[in-house]
Amino acid sequence: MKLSTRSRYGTRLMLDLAEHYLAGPVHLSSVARDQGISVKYLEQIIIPLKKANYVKSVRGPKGGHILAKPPEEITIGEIVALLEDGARLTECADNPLICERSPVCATRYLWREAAQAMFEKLESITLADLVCRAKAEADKEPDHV
Amino acid sequence: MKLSTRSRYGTRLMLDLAEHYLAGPVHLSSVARDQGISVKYLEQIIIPLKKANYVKSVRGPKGGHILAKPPEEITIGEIVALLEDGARLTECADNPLICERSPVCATRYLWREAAQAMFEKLESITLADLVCRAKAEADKEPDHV
DNA sequence: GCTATACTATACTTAAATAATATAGATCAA
DNA sequence: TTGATCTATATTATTTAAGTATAGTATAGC
Repeated sequence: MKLSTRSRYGTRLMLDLAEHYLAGPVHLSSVARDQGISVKYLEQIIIPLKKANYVKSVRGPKGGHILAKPPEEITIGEIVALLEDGARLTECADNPLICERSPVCATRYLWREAAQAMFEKLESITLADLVCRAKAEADKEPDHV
Repeated sequence: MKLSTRSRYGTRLMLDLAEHYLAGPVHLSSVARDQGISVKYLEQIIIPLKKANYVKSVRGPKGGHILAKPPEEITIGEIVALLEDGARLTECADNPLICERSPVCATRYLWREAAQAMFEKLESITLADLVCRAKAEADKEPDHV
């Protein structure tokens, strides 16, 4: 039940785009450098984010990727739900038919409640919040002492 | 980020033991039958539960497994944390040293908060609560119409 | 003490998902 | 029209999950 690199890297990618939102499109190669993730893998992760209209791309020289809406309007919960397989911890959560025990399964509700608690938390935090936090982190821990 | 069968089956195993708590030890073979899980796999899952003293075993004829303490004193959160790899969603949550980015990583806290929200929920529910729920489920959905 | 019944420990196998890389191609601003 | 950039698809390697098999060890009760 660990978070996959897909949603962890995806969140860092979105954070990076959020930090550069006002400055315009960012190359994935620059995100790759900053975040220590391969360009190829980022290209793969960004696809669903574009399809879901969180990110748009600008082609040609001076192109790159940019958030499709302001960082205030995108929550971490949305990103994680998109990159993991929905806002849930089990298949049966929204699709009881996949398991014949669903009608009498007391544990099924547990997993729904746990997922709900977790995603409510993540949905309460926006990319803009995260940018603030990152800034605070950077101030606390300067590169040079 | 799906829950593994390990913690899902483990929870159902514990629920089964809780339901029979007053009646004495239960054979894993009977749990296996009731829950539709192989005995061999249950034997594997029960090991950490015994080591952590949630379950004790009675050997010999008429033996089996029984909760080491009343269902009221065991929470689902404890079970899941034991069978998954701790009450967390990422390695870095309690062990920042495994990732060099930890000191400047704004996302690390996200995953800690999400895990906390989730496990707080699960820790608020005991096996006794789950037994009640299961009973209510069974009443709602009778075998024969 | 014997023995059937049960739990215990470890090793192995298979299948699936994750994580990443590679190749070839399509777009479009300048 | 060129070259920087994004796009799509295929492939591979690694890890983890899930389950099975084998060979035990312990003990209650006769």
